Amino acid sequence: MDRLASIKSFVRTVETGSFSAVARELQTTQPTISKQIAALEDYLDVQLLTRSTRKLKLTEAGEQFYSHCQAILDTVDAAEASVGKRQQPSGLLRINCPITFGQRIIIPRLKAFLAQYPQIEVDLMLSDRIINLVEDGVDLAIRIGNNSDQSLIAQPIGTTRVNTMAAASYLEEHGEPQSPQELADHNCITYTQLAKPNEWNYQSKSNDPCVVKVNGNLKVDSSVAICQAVLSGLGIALAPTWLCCDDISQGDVKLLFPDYKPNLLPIYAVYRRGRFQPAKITCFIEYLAAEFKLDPWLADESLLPR
Amino acid sequence: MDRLASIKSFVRTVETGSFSAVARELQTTQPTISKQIAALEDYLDVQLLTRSTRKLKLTEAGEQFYSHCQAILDTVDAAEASVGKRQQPSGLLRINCPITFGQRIIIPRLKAFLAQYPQIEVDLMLSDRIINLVEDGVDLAIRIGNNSDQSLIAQPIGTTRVNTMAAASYLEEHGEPQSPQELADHNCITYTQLAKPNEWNYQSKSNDPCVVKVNGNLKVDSSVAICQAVLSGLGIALAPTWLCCDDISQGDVKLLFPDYKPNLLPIYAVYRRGRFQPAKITCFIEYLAAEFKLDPWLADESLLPR
DNA sequence: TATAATTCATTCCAAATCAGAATGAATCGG
DNA sequence: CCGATTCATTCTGATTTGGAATGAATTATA
Repeated sequence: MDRLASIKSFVRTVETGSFSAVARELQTTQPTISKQIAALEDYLDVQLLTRSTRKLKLTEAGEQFYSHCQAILDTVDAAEASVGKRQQPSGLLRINCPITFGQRIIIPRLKAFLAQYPQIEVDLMLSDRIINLVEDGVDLAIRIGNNSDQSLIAQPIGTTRVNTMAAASYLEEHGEPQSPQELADHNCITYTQLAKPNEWNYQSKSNDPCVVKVNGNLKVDSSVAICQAVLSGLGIALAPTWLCCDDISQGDVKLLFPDYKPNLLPIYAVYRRGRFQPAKITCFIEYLAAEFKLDPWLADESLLPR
Repeated sequence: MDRLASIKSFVRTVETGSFSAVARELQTTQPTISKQIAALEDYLDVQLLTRSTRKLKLTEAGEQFYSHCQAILDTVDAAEASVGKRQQPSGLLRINCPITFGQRIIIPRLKAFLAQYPQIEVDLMLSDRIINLVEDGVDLAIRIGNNSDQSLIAQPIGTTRVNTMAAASYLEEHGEPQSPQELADHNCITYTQLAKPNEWNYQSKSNDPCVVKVNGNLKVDSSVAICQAVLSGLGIALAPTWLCCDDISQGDVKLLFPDYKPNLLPIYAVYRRGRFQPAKITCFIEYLAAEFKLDPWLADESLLPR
């Protein structure tokens, strides 16, 4: 029996609560995991998990053992990373990020990254739902806006600017509002995921915050849809500039209210705390941070030309 | 490949400097160790050892890796010890101690110990030479007198009393000296392992230290021989009382100079520092310490009836 | 200097192990 | 009550493993 492999399987089993899930994650089959853990129990001469046909539960001994396991895997990782070829980042890198951000920002940058680090493989998991890094076995998540989970480290790597925007075609047809207050006379596309989708906040460059109530005939719950809707000229939206950055550059979409500050949201690279940091993770974060610094749509505000 | 097994083999290889030695220690064959380490190198993609047909040498990477390995094994040991049946002491316990001490003191006590801990196996290695615990893969050594190696922990578990003694038959034939000074007229058996075999130190109960020069027609380099020589009535010897304790009790051997304090030497249990302490080691030390406390020949001076 | 002994690498073979497919039983959700 | 999912078990084929044998190199010994 390979105790290390068993321990790894055990750890992931505890974290996912399922042999099958671990099997999928480790690219093997459920009987393999089942037998590995049985062998580990046999070796330790103690039961680690109580199994019902559908649920797993840690025994007291299992809890005891689990509390040591992360340390074992970390120590081994550190030892292996300290020598040879493994100093070169390698392995499978599981990334999670919001769907549209992945499509627009991450995927176009993956090719160069993978070319730079030929020994890394990426498994990109797109979801707008906030996932649990531990349960889903994700190495790294990209999150926009503040993060609450204290068991995670959130490293800022860029800034999202949220602006009011509309298609040039829409503005031609309906006229361009000159101040947020005029939005009341326009069709505004609202994002139902927000706490108050119909209240848009503004702050003029002279520092007067104000809230504007908006309305419109289109509410959506995905940023993909916002983008599509704006492009189709369906109305005015408040959205991250990177969502339509190409169209803005080409003049198809126009940013409104240049005299108002954009809302700024930090972009974070989020990863597990207290864990040995594989090189594959840190080098991807560094790559992204460098990329974002060069991209005027994502760079930190302070670095932008005024 | 079982990485943990390979790491263990690697660690022992570094410490012994030989595949064959490790193979003997781990009860396997040399090709097995050779292949394990080759597999580990293959896995890490780096050479750990440079091999000539007869010598092994750590590479830089090997040194790097080795510096992490003890931590790995310790973490794993701690994890395994924290659960289940393994809390009960078990496994192979390698003990080293001086030859006569082993024969007279340790072996007679092993039976009860092994009966108390049926899952422990003992490998007792007797040698008067001071061995290297690490190199020889010894868990625990019993040493008499002070220990110098700072990488080892020496825990006092008893006291050796060194007394002047002779067989009753010898005393009948040659008369019994009444003070150390009279030893000049007797045949004294000297122990050549000491720095000054012919100088015996005495301290009367009124605290006057003195040195006596002795001579005789028998010099020996082993404590077994001293014991035999005394019993055969060959002469007077300065020796640990436990060496002939049965004969002393039976009156065949007599302790001289009751008005002088015996020289006291501490008996230490010596084990490796900074390492996770397997239960098998600590329980043997505790067992011995308890046994010695009950044995008037070995108990600590302060506990003895005056 | 020659011989014996020890060391490590390699090869080969038998035995053990392991991974995966198939199957079955239990449970959960609808 | 049915379909889907979960875990355990069994079986089989493939892989891996461990040990004996061998050979080359080196050291110790005579």
